[in-house]
Amino acid sequence: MAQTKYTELLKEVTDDKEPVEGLNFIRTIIEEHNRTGRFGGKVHTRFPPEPNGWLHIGHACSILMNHKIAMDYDGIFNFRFDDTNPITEEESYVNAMIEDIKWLGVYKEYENGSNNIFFGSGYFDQFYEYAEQLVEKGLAYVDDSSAEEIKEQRGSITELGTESPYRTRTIEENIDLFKRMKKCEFPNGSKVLRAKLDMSHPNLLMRDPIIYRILHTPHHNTGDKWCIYPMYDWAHGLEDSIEGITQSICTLEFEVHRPLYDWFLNQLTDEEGKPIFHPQQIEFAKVNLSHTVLGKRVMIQLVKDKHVNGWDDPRMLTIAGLRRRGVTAEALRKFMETIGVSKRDKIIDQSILDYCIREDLNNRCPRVMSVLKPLKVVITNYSAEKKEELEVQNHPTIKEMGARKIIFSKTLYIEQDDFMENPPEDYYRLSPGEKVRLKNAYIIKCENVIKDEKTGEISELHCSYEPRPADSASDDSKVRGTIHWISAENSIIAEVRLIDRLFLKENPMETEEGKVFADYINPQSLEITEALVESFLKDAKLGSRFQFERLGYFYLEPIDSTENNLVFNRIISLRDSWSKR
RNA sequence: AGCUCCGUAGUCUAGCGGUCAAGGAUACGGGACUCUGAAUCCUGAGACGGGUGUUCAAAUCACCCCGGGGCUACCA
Repeated sequence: MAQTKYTELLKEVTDDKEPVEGLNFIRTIIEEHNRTGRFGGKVHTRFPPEPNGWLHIGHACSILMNHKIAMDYDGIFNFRFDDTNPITEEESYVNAMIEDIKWLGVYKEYENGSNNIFFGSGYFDQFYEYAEQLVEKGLAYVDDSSAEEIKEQRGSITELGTESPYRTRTIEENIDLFKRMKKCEFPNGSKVLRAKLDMSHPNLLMRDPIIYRILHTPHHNTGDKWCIYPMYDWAHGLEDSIEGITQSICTLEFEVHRPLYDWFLNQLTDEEGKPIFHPQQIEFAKVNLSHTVLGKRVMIQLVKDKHVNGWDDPRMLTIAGLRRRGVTAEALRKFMETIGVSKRDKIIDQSILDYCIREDLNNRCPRVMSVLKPLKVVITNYSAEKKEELEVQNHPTIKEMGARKIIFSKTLYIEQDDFMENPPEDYYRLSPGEKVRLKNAYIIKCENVIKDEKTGEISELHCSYEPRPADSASDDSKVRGTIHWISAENSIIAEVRLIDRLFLKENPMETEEGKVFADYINPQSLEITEALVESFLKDAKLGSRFQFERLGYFYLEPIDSTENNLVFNRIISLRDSWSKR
């Protein structure tokens, strides 16, 4: 488990300066920065989403990674809203994202009352001043060209660009025009501020990129104060610089933006004429997962077309969906560390996520018994009046989780799948004439199978039980199978939502002729059913998690559960090496 | 096509010229153990995209080829 040894490894690094194994490429770069003293040994990371959608598991990995890197180096992590486009952004997304990062455990309040949540819009004044500086230096100009004309001027990947006719305006004229842009004297689209770079640069982004555009639109944070708004490339590096970000970690598609990021920062100076703080942008490959979709547009479609019940549907791999399903932030952290980070395009198999979720839940969930598809069992040699309380451990190995009492009586229910009339050789649950152990209770033997006269379906089983304690060491009737059960007296009915992966196809976006991604939706991704659960669960705390023995891990859903209708989400099934055969 | 990034088992990742007939995780096969066909523990099979060169020595360096991604929004 190389990934978990970072802290140890890092200690070694600071002592002797030899390169270390097991560091991902980002940490290797950071080590190099620290070695050369580029940032004075400081590490300050950030995650800068635009508040125009929902955060998903890929974002979660990035957030958690940025956070962990900062923490491992005794550094700082900022969460920053990159809110420079008032047209697409909404306050509701801001609030949803804040909820997500609090749940992830990366929100921090400082002693002076501030916290680690920032807004790009908080720096609008500074952005403007820097832009004026660029104009004064003759490095930016106001362009009256239309959007179409600018597009035309930009050329293409095979054609060089052409210079705008407004490119040669004097500095004085540009300053005047830019100030008037700020004062809202011009309509939308009539003017932009452009950097004066190189219209024949092979990187299209360097062909006089737009810095400011006119948008007479109120902003969720700054209200009506501005009618010019900065473009991403202008704002982003400045935000990082202002906050003192050392490593600005982003996804691969921003790789081509790095030259621009660097160029802007290299042109600007502070009051003393010194270059402003210059973070290092580092790009990594975003996380893709098998059997799901994470693209914003595609997820929107799932919601709009009602394939799922909203953004926080537990089948969605949004942070809200994962949280509602019952997955813990700790499991996501484990997942992030397990998959690592690189620059290769990847589709991570969802079984790796499943594993991380199970591993996390295994040690934190008490066991209970529940029967999803009940089959009635009558114990023929047990008195109808008799009831027995049996004490059972809540966890097979963690004794601290304590014990509880369950009731054994004449009428019981077992899982339909745990009985087969004509079983294959290697089936070791219950079948006619065979014995099976009831978990935490007695061994029973199937004496008789009762069927519905009309339908021929099995309606109940008549079994005898062996009245000695089932855990008796002298038990020579060695039975191979142990199944779960619940007695009528000890059970209540609850709603159970069996959640499965949303798509049957590994990569739903790779569609076959004439199909769309939605055609690959798993029709059984959500199965709602009633189940018998141990009656003490009616007093369980909402939001608690349990392992229903042999079935999976379940989450007492806090939003939809009511006093008379408990709702349990199956977070993840147990690993099952039997049904795969 | 131009620029650019990437290519290690089914999947994810380590590797920084010899200690690599390539390590770990997951998935998969076999077995042990077990009052969860879980967990745990053994164990097996499985990869350097291809070529040429540099070198005593190449997964690691160079070049070429092949394959994949990104870039032509007044989005981020």
